[in-house]
Amino acid sequence: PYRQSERKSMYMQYALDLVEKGHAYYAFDTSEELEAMRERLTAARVVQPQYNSITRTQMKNSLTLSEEDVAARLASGDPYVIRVKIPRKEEVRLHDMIRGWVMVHSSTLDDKVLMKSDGMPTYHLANIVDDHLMRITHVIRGEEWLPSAPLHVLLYKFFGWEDTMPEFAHLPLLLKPDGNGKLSKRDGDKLGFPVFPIDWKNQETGETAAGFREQGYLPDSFLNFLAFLGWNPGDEREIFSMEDLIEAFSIERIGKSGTKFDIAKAKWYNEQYIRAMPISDLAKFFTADAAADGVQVAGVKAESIVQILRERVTFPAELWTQGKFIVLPLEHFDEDIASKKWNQDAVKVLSAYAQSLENFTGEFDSSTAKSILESAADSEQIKLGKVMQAVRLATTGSGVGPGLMEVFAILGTEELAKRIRFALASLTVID
RNA sequence: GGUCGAUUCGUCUAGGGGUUAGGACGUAUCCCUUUCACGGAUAAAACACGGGUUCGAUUCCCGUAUCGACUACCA
Repeated sequence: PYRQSERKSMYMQYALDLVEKGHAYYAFDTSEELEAMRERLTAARVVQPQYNSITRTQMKNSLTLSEEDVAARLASGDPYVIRVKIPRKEEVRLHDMIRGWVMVHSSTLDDKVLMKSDGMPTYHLANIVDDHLMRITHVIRGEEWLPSAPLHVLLYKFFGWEDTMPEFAHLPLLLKPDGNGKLSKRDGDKLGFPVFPIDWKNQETGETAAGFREQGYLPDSFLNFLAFLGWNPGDEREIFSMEDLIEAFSIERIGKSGTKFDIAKAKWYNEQYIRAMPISDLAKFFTADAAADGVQVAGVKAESIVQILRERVTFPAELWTQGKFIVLPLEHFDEDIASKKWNQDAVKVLSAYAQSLENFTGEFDSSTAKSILESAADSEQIKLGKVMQAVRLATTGSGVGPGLMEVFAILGTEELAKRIRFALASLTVID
Protein backbone atom coordinates (compact mmCIF):
# COMPACT_ATOMS: atom_id res chain seq x y z
CA PRO A 1 0.00 0.00 0.00
CA TYR A 2 1.07 3.49 -0.80
CA ARG A 3 0.17 6.67 1.00
CA GLN A 4 0.35 9.91 -0.89
CA SER A 5 1.56 11.73 2.23
CA GLU A 6 4.54 9.41 2.51
CA ARG A 7 5.55 10.26 -1.01
CA LYS A 8 5.27 13.99 -0.45
CA SER A 9 8.93 14.86 -0.86
CA MET A 10 9.22 12.76 -3.95
CA TYR A 11 6.40 14.65 -5.67
CA MET A 12 8.11 17.88 -4.69
CA GLN A 13 11.28 16.75 -6.40
CA TYR A 14 9.43 16.05 -9.60
CA ALA A 15 7.69 19.41 -9.39
CA LEU A 16 11.03 21.13 -8.84
CA ASP A 17 12.40 19.28 -11.83
CA LEU A 18 9.65 20.85 -13.91
CA VAL A 19 10.44 24.28 -12.50
CA GLU A 20 14.04 23.79 -13.48
CA LYS A 21 13.08 22.78 -16.99
CA GLY A 22 10.94 25.88 -17.28
CA HIS A 23 7.64 23.99 -17.41
CA ALA A 24 6.45 25.11 -13.99
CA TYR A 25 6.88 28.05 -11.67
CA TYR A 26 6.32 29.25 -8.12
CA ALA A 27 3.22 31.31 -7.42
CA PHE A 28 2.73 33.34 -4.27
CA ASP A 29 -0.72 34.76 -4.84
CA THR A 30 -3.10 34.64 -1.91
CA SER A 31 -6.60 33.34 -2.34
CA GLU A 32 -7.84 36.94 -2.05
CA GLU A 33 -5.59 38.00 -4.88
CA LEU A 34 -6.76 35.11 -6.96
CA GLU A 35 -10.35 36.03 -6.26
CA ALA A 36 -9.67 39.67 -7.12
CA MET A 37 -8.12 38.62 -10.40
CA ARG A 38 -11.16 36.57 -11.33
CA GLU A 39 -13.47 39.42 -10.46
CA ARG A 40 -11.47 41.86 -12.49
CA LEU A 41 -11.52 39.54 -15.46
CA THR A 42 -15.22 38.89 -15.14
CA ALA A 43 -15.90 42.61 -14.95
CA ALA A 44 -13.82 43.05 -18.10
CA ARG A 45 -16.03 40.42 -19.73
CA VAL A 46 -13.24 37.97 -20.19
CA VAL A 47 -14.96 34.76 -21.17
CA GLN A 48 -12.78 32.46 -19.19
CA PRO A 49 -11.22 34.03 -16.11
CA GLN A 50 -8.30 31.84 -15.30
CA TYR A 51 -4.65 31.75 -14.31
CA ASN A 52 -3.07 31.25 -17.72
CA SER A 53 -0.38 32.37 -20.10
CA ILE A 54 -1.86 35.86 -20.24
CA THR A 55 -2.93 36.54 -16.67
CA ARG A 56 0.14 35.05 -15.06
CA THR A 57 2.10 38.08 -16.23
CA GLN A 58 0.12 40.19 -13.80
CA MET A 59 0.34 37.88 -10.82
CA LYS A 60 2.91 37.27 -8.12
CA ASN A 61 5.03 34.41 -9.32
CA SER A 62 8.57 33.45 -10.20
CA LEU A 63 7.93 34.55 -13.75
CA THR A 64 7.14 38.15 -12.78
CA LEU A 65 9.11 38.58 -9.57
CA SER A 66 12.85 39.10 -9.51
CA GLU A 67 15.07 36.14 -8.74
CA GLU A 68 16.11 37.71 -5.44
CA ASP A 69 12.53 38.35 -4.44
CA VAL A 70 11.57 34.77 -5.18
CA ALA A 71 14.58 33.44 -3.27
CA ALA A 72 13.76 35.69 -0.34
CA ARG A 73 10.11 34.61 -0.25
CA LEU A 74 11.10 30.96 -0.42
CA ALA A 75 13.69 31.43 2.31
CA SER A 76 11.31 33.25 4.61
CA GLY A 77 8.76 30.48 4.29
CA ASP A 78 6.12 32.38 2.38
CA PRO A 79 3.36 30.06 1.33
CA TYR A 80 3.51 29.17 -2.34
CA VAL A 81 2.22 26.73 -4.87
CA ILE A 82 3.87 25.35 -7.96
CA ARG A 83 1.91 25.85 -11.14
CA VAL A 84 2.40 24.23 -14.50
CA LYS A 85 3.38 26.65 -17.24
CA ILE A 86 0.99 25.88 -20.06
CA PRO A 87 2.38 26.88 -23.45
CA ARG A 88 0.56 29.79 -25.05
CA LYS A 89 -0.05 28.31 -28.47
CA GLU A 90 0.04 24.61 -28.96
CA GLU A 91 -2.29 21.95 -30.30
CA VAL A 92 -2.51 19.21 -27.73
CA ARG A 93 -3.46 15.92 -29.33
CA LEU A 94 -4.56 13.07 -27.22
CA HIS A 95 -5.59 9.62 -28.24
CA ASP A 96 -8.46 7.95 -26.49
CA MET A 97 -9.16 4.27 -27.12
CA ILE A 98 -12.88 4.93 -27.11
CA ARG A 99 -13.14 8.35 -28.71
CA GLY A 100 -10.19 8.45 -31.06
CA TRP A 101 -8.14 11.60 -31.43
CA VAL A 102 -9.18 14.60 -29.38
CA MET A 103 -7.64 17.97 -30.14
CA VAL A 104 -7.45 20.80 -27.64
CA HIS A 105 -5.71 24.12 -27.94
CA SER A 106 -3.39 24.95 -25.05
CA SER A 107 -4.74 28.50 -24.88
CA THR A 108 -7.92 27.11 -23.35
CA LEU A 109 -5.99 25.37 -20.59
CA ASP A 110 -5.03 27.05 -17.34
CA ASP A 111 -1.89 26.93 -15.25
CA LYS A 112 -3.08 24.25 -12.87
CA VAL A 113 -1.58 23.98 -9.42
CA LEU A 114 0.77 20.99 -9.21
CA MET A 115 1.98 21.35 -5.62
CA LYS A 116 -0.34 22.85 -3.05
CA SER A 117 0.84 25.25 -0.37
CA ASP A 118 0.64 22.48 2.20
CA GLY A 119 3.31 20.60 0.29
CA MET A 120 0.94 17.97 -1.07
CA PRO A 121 0.64 17.29 -4.76
CA THR A 122 -2.64 17.80 -6.58
CA TYR A 123 -4.24 14.88 -8.33
CA HIS A 124 -2.77 15.90 -11.65
CA LEU A 125 0.85 15.71 -10.52
CA ALA A 126 0.47 12.67 -8.32
CA ASN A 127 -1.43 10.87 -11.05
CA ILE A 128 1.27 11.32 -13.67
CA VAL A 129 4.18 10.64 -11.34
CA ASP A 130 2.57 7.57 -9.80
CA ASP A 131 1.46 6.11 -13.10
CA HIS A 132 4.88 6.58 -14.60
CA LEU A 133 6.68 5.11 -11.63
CA MET A 134 4.28 2.19 -11.47
CA ARG A 135 4.54 1.64 -15.21
CA ILE A 136 0.85 1.95 -15.78
CA THR A 137 -0.06 1.00 -19.33
CA HIS A 138 -3.75 1.96 -19.47
CA VAL A 139 -5.62 4.77 -17.78
CA ILE A 140 -9.28 3.82 -17.75
CA ARG A 141 -11.48 6.33 -16.02
CA GLY A 142 -14.77 8.20 -16.31
CA GLU A 143 -15.49 10.72 -19.00
CA GLU A 144 -15.45 13.53 -16.45
CA TRP A 145 -11.67 13.31 -16.69
CA LEU A 146 -11.52 13.95 -20.39
CA PRO A 147 -11.13 17.73 -19.99
CA SER A 148 -8.04 17.33 -17.86
CA ALA A 149 -6.47 14.68 -20.05
CA PRO A 150 -4.72 17.29 -22.26
CA LEU A 151 -2.96 18.61 -19.16
CA HIS A 152 -1.88 15.10 -18.37
CA VAL A 153 -0.36 14.46 -21.78
CA LEU A 154 1.40 17.81 -21.54
CA LEU A 155 2.84 16.75 -18.20
CA TYR A 156 4.08 13.45 -19.65
CA LYS A 157 5.73 15.48 -22.36
CA PHE A 158 7.30 17.96 -19.92
CA PHE A 159 8.74 15.14 -17.88
CA GLY A 160 10.09 13.53 -21.03
CA TRP A 161 7.99 10.43 -20.53
CA GLU A 162 6.14 10.49 -23.82
CA ASP A 163 7.46 7.13 -24.92
CA THR A 164 5.95 5.34 -21.98
CA MET A 165 2.78 7.38 -21.73
CA PRO A 166 -0.18 5.12 -20.98
CA GLU A 167 -3.15 4.64 -23.28
CA PHE A 168 -6.26 6.51 -22.27
CA ALA A 169 -9.81 5.25 -22.27
CA HIS A 170 -12.53 7.57 -21.02
CA LEU A 171 -15.65 5.67 -20.16
CA PRO A 172 -19.16 7.01 -20.77
CA LEU A 173 -20.94 8.19 -17.65
CA LEU A 174 -23.81 6.60 -15.82
CA LEU A 175 -26.69 9.05 -15.87
CA LYS A 176 -29.69 9.50 -13.64
CA PRO A 177 -32.83 7.77 -14.93
CA ASP A 178 -34.57 11.12 -15.39
CA GLY A 179 -31.75 12.15 -17.68
CA ASN A 180 -30.69 15.00 -15.47
CA GLY A 181 -27.00 14.73 -14.82
CA LYS A 182 -24.66 11.95 -13.87
CA LEU A 183 -25.58 9.44 -11.27
CA SER A 184 -23.91 10.48 -8.06
CA LYS A 185 -23.26 9.08 -4.64
CA ARG A 186 -25.27 11.84 -3.09
CA ASP A 187 -28.42 10.67 -4.78
CA GLY A 188 -28.43 7.89 -2.23
CA ASP A 189 -31.59 5.89 -2.57
CA LYS A 190 -33.77 8.90 -3.18
CA LEU A 191 -34.32 7.58 -6.66
CA GLY A 192 -36.10 4.52 -5.40
CA PHE A 193 -33.14 2.24 -5.77
CA PRO A 194 -29.69 2.06 -4.26
CA VAL A 195 -26.61 3.75 -5.62
CA PHE A 196 -24.11 1.96 -3.44
CA PRO A 197 -23.01 -1.62 -3.94
CA ILE A 198 -23.44 -2.38 -0.25
CA ASP A 199 -25.08 -0.58 2.65
CA TRP A 200 -23.14 2.51 3.36
CA LYS A 201 -23.10 4.68 6.43
CA ASN A 202 -22.05 8.30 6.30
CA GLN A 203 -19.83 8.68 9.35
CA GLU A 204 -20.43 12.39 9.62
CA THR A 205 -24.17 12.58 9.26
CA GLY A 206 -24.92 9.09 10.50
CA GLU A 207 -27.19 8.56 7.50
CA THR A 208 -27.25 5.16 5.93
CA ALA A 209 -27.71 4.55 2.25
CA ALA A 210 -29.10 1.26 1.04
CA GLY A 211 -26.82 -1.01 -0.94
CA PHE A 212 -27.70 -3.23 -3.87
CA ARG A 213 -26.45 -6.29 -2.08
CA GLU A 214 -28.74 -5.81 0.89
CA GLN A 215 -31.67 -5.12 -1.42
CA GLY A 216 -31.25 -8.58 -2.82
CA TYR A 217 -29.36 -7.96 -6.03
CA LEU A 218 -27.15 -10.98 -6.58
CA PRO A 219 -23.47 -10.22 -7.18
CA ASP A 220 -23.20 -12.10 -10.47
CA SER A 221 -26.44 -10.70 -11.77
CA PHE A 222 -25.51 -7.17 -10.83
CA LEU A 223 -22.10 -7.48 -12.38
CA ASN A 224 -23.70 -8.74 -15.58
CA PHE A 225 -26.13 -5.83 -15.60
CA LEU A 226 -23.41 -3.27 -14.95
CA ALA A 227 -21.16 -4.68 -17.63
CA PHE A 228 -23.89 -4.10 -20.20
CA LEU A 229 -24.25 -0.45 -19.33
CA GLY A 230 -22.15 1.08 -22.06
CA TRP A 231 -20.74 -2.14 -23.41
CA ASN A 232 -22.07 -5.07 -25.43
CA PRO A 233 -20.50 -8.11 -27.02
CA GLY A 234 -21.78 -7.30 -30.51
CA ASP A 235 -24.12 -10.27 -30.66
CA GLU A 236 -27.41 -10.87 -28.96
CA ARG A 237 -26.33 -12.75 -25.89
CA GLU A 238 -27.07 -11.00 -22.61
CA ILE A 239 -26.32 -13.43 -19.84
CA PHE A 240 -22.62 -13.45 -19.06
CA SER A 241 -20.77 -14.90 -16.11
CA MET A 242 -17.60 -13.22 -14.91
CA GLU A 243 -15.60 -15.70 -16.99
CA ASP A 244 -17.71 -15.02 -20.08
CA LEU A 245 -17.29 -11.32 -19.53
CA ILE A 246 -13.52 -11.58 -19.30
CA GLU A 247 -13.51 -13.68 -22.43
CA ALA A 248 -15.76 -11.40 -24.46
CA PHE A 249 -14.73 -7.99 -23.23
CA SER A 250 -12.85 -5.48 -25.30
CA ILE A 251 -12.38 -1.79 -24.71
CA GLU A 252 -13.14 -1.08 -28.36
CA ARG A 253 -16.73 -2.19 -27.93
CA ILE A 254 -17.43 0.31 -25.19
CA GLY A 255 -19.98 2.90 -26.29
CA LYS A 256 -19.35 6.62 -26.43
CA SER A 257 -22.52 8.06 -25.01
CA GLY A 258 -23.79 8.30 -21.48
CA THR A 259 -26.10 5.63 -20.18
CA LYS A 260 -29.20 6.07 -18.11
CA PHE A 261 -29.47 3.72 -15.21
CA ASP A 262 -32.49 1.47 -15.70
CA ILE A 263 -33.36 -0.43 -12.57
CA ALA A 264 -36.03 -2.51 -14.33
CA LYS A 265 -33.34 -4.21 -16.34
CA ALA A 266 -31.33 -4.88 -13.20
CA LYS A 267 -34.37 -6.64 -11.76
CA TRP A 268 -34.79 -8.70 -14.88
CA TYR A 269 -31.19 -9.85 -14.63
CA ASN A 270 -31.77 -10.79 -11.02
CA GLU A 271 -34.76 -12.90 -12.00
CA GLN A 272 -32.73 -14.67 -14.66
CA TYR A 273 -29.99 -15.48 -12.20
CA ILE A 274 -32.39 -16.68 -9.54
CA ARG A 275 -33.93 -19.08 -12.03
CA ALA A 276 -30.54 -20.40 -13.02
CA MET A 277 -29.29 -20.83 -9.47
CA PRO A 278 -29.00 -24.26 -7.86
CA ILE A 279 -32.05 -25.11 -5.75
CA SER A 280 -29.89 -25.83 -2.73
CA ASP A 281 -28.48 -22.30 -2.80
CA LEU A 282 -31.93 -20.82 -3.08
CA ALA A 283 -33.07 -22.98 -0.18
CA LYS A 284 -30.34 -21.48 1.97
CA PHE A 285 -31.88 -18.05 1.54
CA PHE A 286 -35.20 -19.50 2.61
CA THR A 287 -33.96 -21.27 5.72
CA ALA A 288 -31.86 -18.28 6.74
CA ASP A 289 -34.77 -15.86 6.42
CA ALA A 290 -37.02 -18.32 8.23
CA ALA A 291 -34.50 -18.61 11.05
CA ALA A 292 -34.38 -14.83 11.30
CA ASP A 293 -38.12 -14.98 11.92
CA GLY A 294 -37.59 -17.68 14.53
CA VAL A 295 -38.78 -20.54 12.34
CA GLN A 296 -36.76 -23.66 11.70
CA VAL A 297 -37.29 -25.21 8.30
CA ALA A 298 -35.73 -28.47 7.18
CA GLY A 299 -33.50 -28.21 4.15
CA VAL A 300 -35.47 -30.71 2.10
CA LYS A 301 -38.69 -28.88 2.75
CA ALA A 302 -37.11 -25.54 1.95
CA GLU A 303 -35.92 -26.94 -1.34
CA SER A 304 -39.35 -28.15 -2.34
CA ILE A 305 -40.88 -24.78 -1.45
CA VAL A 306 -38.22 -22.81 -3.23
CA GLN A 307 -38.68 -25.02 -6.27
CA ILE A 308 -42.24 -23.84 -6.83
CA LEU A 309 -41.44 -20.23 -5.98
CA ARG A 310 -38.28 -19.47 -7.91
CA GLU A 311 -40.08 -18.41 -11.08
CA ARG A 312 -42.13 -15.88 -9.18
CA VAL A 313 -39.55 -13.79 -7.39
CA THR A 314 -37.16 -10.99 -8.20
CA PHE A 315 -35.20 -11.10 -4.96
CA PRO A 316 -34.20 -14.03 -2.75
CA ALA A 317 -35.96 -12.49 0.24
CA GLU A 318 -39.29 -12.93 -1.51
CA LEU A 319 -38.84 -16.68 -1.29
CA TRP A 320 -39.57 -16.53 2.40
CA THR A 321 -42.18 -13.79 2.33
CA GLN A 322 -44.08 -15.57 -0.42
CA GLY A 323 -43.49 -19.09 0.80
CA LYS A 324 -43.85 -18.85 4.54
CA PHE A 325 -47.56 -19.51 4.39
CA ILE A 326 -46.62 -23.12 3.73
CA VAL A 327 -44.68 -23.59 6.94
CA LEU A 328 -46.54 -21.18 9.20
CA PRO A 329 -49.94 -22.12 10.63
CA LEU A 330 -52.87 -20.75 8.66
CA GLU A 331 -54.64 -18.03 10.61
CA HIS A 332 -56.18 -15.44 8.33
CA PHE A 333 -58.26 -15.51 5.20
CA ASP A 334 -58.39 -12.82 2.58
CA GLU A 335 -61.74 -11.19 3.30
CA ASP A 336 -62.26 -9.90 -0.16
CA ILE A 337 -61.88 -13.33 -1.75
CA ALA A 338 -63.91 -14.89 1.03
CA SER A 339 -66.85 -12.60 0.41
CA LYS A 340 -66.78 -13.34 -3.28
CA LYS A 341 -65.88 -16.96 -3.51
CA TRP A 342 -66.90 -18.71 -0.34
CA ASN A 343 -70.17 -20.44 -1.04
CA GLN A 344 -72.21 -23.53 -0.33
CA ASP A 345 -70.68 -25.47 -3.19
CA ALA A 346 -67.20 -24.81 -1.88
CA VAL A 347 -68.17 -26.00 1.55
CA LYS A 348 -69.52 -29.24 0.09
CA VAL A 349 -66.49 -29.98 -2.04
CA LEU A 350 -64.03 -29.10 0.70
CA SER A 351 -65.82 -31.20 3.28
CA ALA A 352 -65.67 -34.17 0.97
CA TYR A 353 -62.02 -33.44 0.15
CA ALA A 354 -61.04 -33.25 3.80
CA GLN A 355 -62.82 -36.53 4.42
CA SER A 356 -60.97 -38.25 1.58
CA LEU A 357 -57.66 -36.85 2.71
CA GLU A 358 -58.15 -38.10 6.24
CA ASN A 359 -58.78 -41.57 4.90
CA PHE A 360 -55.96 -41.49 2.40
CA THR A 361 -52.94 -43.69 2.78
CA GLY A 362 -50.12 -43.94 0.33
CA GLU A 363 -47.91 -41.68 -1.72
CA PHE A 364 -49.34 -38.16 -1.82
CA ASP A 365 -48.08 -35.95 -4.61
CA SER A 366 -49.48 -33.15 -6.74
CA SER A 367 -51.27 -35.48 -9.15
CA THR A 368 -52.91 -37.55 -6.41
CA ALA A 369 -53.82 -34.32 -4.64
CA LYS A 370 -55.56 -33.29 -7.81
CA SER A 371 -57.33 -36.55 -8.53
CA ILE A 372 -58.68 -36.77 -5.01
CA LEU A 373 -59.95 -33.20 -5.28
CA GLU A 374 -61.57 -34.00 -8.59
CA SER A 375 -63.39 -36.99 -7.25
CA ALA A 376 -64.53 -34.96 -4.25
CA ALA A 377 -66.06 -32.43 -6.63
CA ASP A 378 -67.53 -35.18 -8.76
CA SER A 379 -69.17 -36.82 -5.80
CA GLU A 380 -70.90 -33.54 -4.99
CA GLN A 381 -71.76 -33.02 -8.65
CA ILE A 382 -70.06 -29.65 -8.64
CA LYS A 383 -67.75 -28.32 -11.29
CA LEU A 384 -64.28 -27.89 -9.84
CA GLY A 385 -63.62 -24.64 -11.67
CA LYS A 386 -66.39 -22.96 -9.77
CA VAL A 387 -64.88 -23.62 -6.38
CA MET A 388 -61.17 -23.55 -7.14
CA GLN A 389 -60.62 -20.08 -5.73
CA ALA A 390 -62.41 -21.08 -2.58
CA VAL A 391 -60.18 -24.13 -2.28
CA ARG A 392 -57.13 -21.91 -2.58
CA LEU A 393 -58.52 -19.53 -0.02
CA ALA A 394 -59.30 -22.31 2.45
CA THR A 395 -55.85 -23.86 2.20
CA THR A 396 -53.59 -20.84 1.80
CA GLY A 397 -55.68 -17.95 3.08
CA SER A 398 -55.06 -16.04 -0.10
CA GLY A 399 -56.36 -15.70 -3.62
CA VAL A 400 -53.01 -15.86 -5.35
CA GLY A 401 -49.94 -18.01 -5.07
CA PRO A 402 -47.96 -20.81 -6.64
CA GLY A 403 -49.50 -23.91 -8.19
CA LEU A 404 -52.00 -25.19 -5.65
CA MET A 405 -51.46 -28.89 -6.19
CA GLU A 406 -47.73 -28.46 -5.74
CA VAL A 407 -48.41 -26.63 -2.50
CA PHE A 408 -50.72 -29.46 -1.39
CA ALA A 409 -48.02 -32.01 -2.07
CA ILE A 410 -45.65 -30.15 0.22
CA LEU A 411 -48.32 -29.64 2.88
CA GLY A 412 -49.21 -33.33 3.01
CA THR A 413 -52.60 -34.88 3.69
CA GLU A 414 -52.66 -34.29 7.41
CA GLU A 415 -51.84 -30.56 7.37
CA LEU A 416 -54.06 -30.07 4.34
CA ALA A 417 -57.07 -31.68 5.98
CA LYS A 418 -56.40 -29.70 9.12
CA ARG A 419 -56.38 -26.44 7.21
CA ILE A 420 -59.60 -27.29 5.40
CA ARG A 421 -61.33 -28.18 8.68
CA PHE A 422 -60.13 -24.89 10.13
CA ALA A 423 -61.42 -22.94 7.14
CA LEU A 424 -64.74 -24.74 7.27
CA ALA A 425 -65.05 -23.75 10.92
CA SER A 426 -63.87 -20.16 10.45
CA LEU A 427 -65.58 -19.03 7.30
CA THR A 428 -69.28 -18.51 6.95
CA VAL A 429 -71.34 -18.40 3.80
CA ILE A 430 -72.81 -14.94 3.56
CA ASP A 431 -75.54 -15.07 0.92
C1' G B 1 -20.52 31.86 -21.14
C1' G B 2 -16.07 28.86 -22.78
C1' U B 3 -13.73 24.01 -23.91
C1' C B 4 -14.49 18.98 -24.83
C1' G B 5 -17.74 14.94 -25.69
C1' A B 6 -22.29 12.66 -27.17
C1' U B 7 -27.08 12.02 -30.09
C1' U B 8 -30.80 4.83 -33.50
C1' C B 9 -37.74 2.63 -30.34
C1' G B 10 -39.73 5.25 -23.40
C1' U B 11 -34.72 2.65 -21.68
C1' C B 12 -30.05 -0.38 -22.87
C1' U B 13 -28.30 -1.19 -27.63
C1' A B 14 -26.88 -3.84 -32.92
C1' G B 15 -26.00 -2.03 -37.53
C1' G B 16 -23.93 1.03 -41.09
C1' G B 17 -23.71 4.49 -48.26
C1' G B 18 -28.88 0.63 -51.09
C1' U B 19 -31.72 -3.35 -44.68
C1' U B 20 -39.06 -4.96 -44.11
C1' A B 21 -33.27 -0.61 -39.42
C1' G B 22 -32.21 -6.30 -35.62
C1' G B 23 -32.25 -7.74 -30.26
C1' A B 24 -33.25 -6.98 -24.96
C1' C B 25 -35.95 -4.42 -20.82
C1' G B 26 -40.52 -2.13 -20.15
C1' U B 27 -45.71 -1.67 -22.19
C1' A B 28 -50.20 -3.92 -24.66
C1' U B 29 -52.93 -8.16 -26.61
C1' C B 30 -53.43 -13.37 -27.27
C1' C B 31 -52.09 -18.58 -26.01
C1' C B 32 -50.75 -21.77 -21.91
C1' U B 33 -52.31 -22.00 -16.83
C1' U B 34 -58.86 -24.24 -12.47
C1' U B 35 -55.23 -17.88 -9.36
C1' C B 36 -50.95 -15.04 -10.01
C1' A B 37 -46.43 -15.65 -12.15
C1' C B 38 -43.05 -18.48 -15.72
C1' G B 39 -43.08 -19.70 -20.71
C1' G B 40 -44.72 -18.98 -25.94
C1' A B 41 -46.69 -15.70 -29.77
C1' U B 42 -47.97 -11.04 -31.60
C1' A B 43 -48.16 -5.65 -31.54
C1' A B 44 -47.09 -0.49 -30.82
C1' A B 45 -42.37 1.97 -30.61
C1' A B 46 -36.30 4.86 -33.15
C1' C B 47 -32.03 6.80 -36.98
C1' A B 48 -32.72 15.09 -33.32
C1' C B 49 -33.09 19.05 -37.27
C1' G B 50 -31.10 21.76 -41.65
C1' G B 51 -27.68 21.92 -45.44
C1' G B 52 -24.12 19.56 -48.42
C1' U B 53 -21.20 15.09 -50.87
C1' U B 54 -23.50 11.00 -53.68
C1' C B 55 -27.28 7.74 -58.61
C1' G B 56 -28.59 6.92 -53.47
C1' A B 57 -27.37 9.34 -46.57
C1' U B 58 -29.90 6.88 -40.78
C1' U B 59 -24.62 5.88 -42.02
C1' C B 60 -19.59 10.58 -44.58
C1' C B 61 -18.83 16.30 -44.04
C1' C B 62 -20.55 21.14 -42.12
C1' G B 63 -23.86 23.82 -39.24
C1' U B 64 -28.02 24.10 -35.62
C1' A B 65 -30.50 22.05 -31.53
C1' U B 66 -30.49 19.13 -27.35
C1' C B 67 -28.11 16.42 -23.52
C1' G B 68 -23.70 15.62 -20.63
C1' A B 69 -18.85 16.50 -18.51
C1' C B 70 -15.35 20.01 -17.14
C1' U B 71 -14.36 25.01 -16.00
C1' A B 72 -10.76 24.82 -7.43
C1' C B 73 -4.44 25.01 -3.73
C1' C B 74 -11.25 18.20 -5.00
C1' A B 75 -10.50 14.09 -7.03
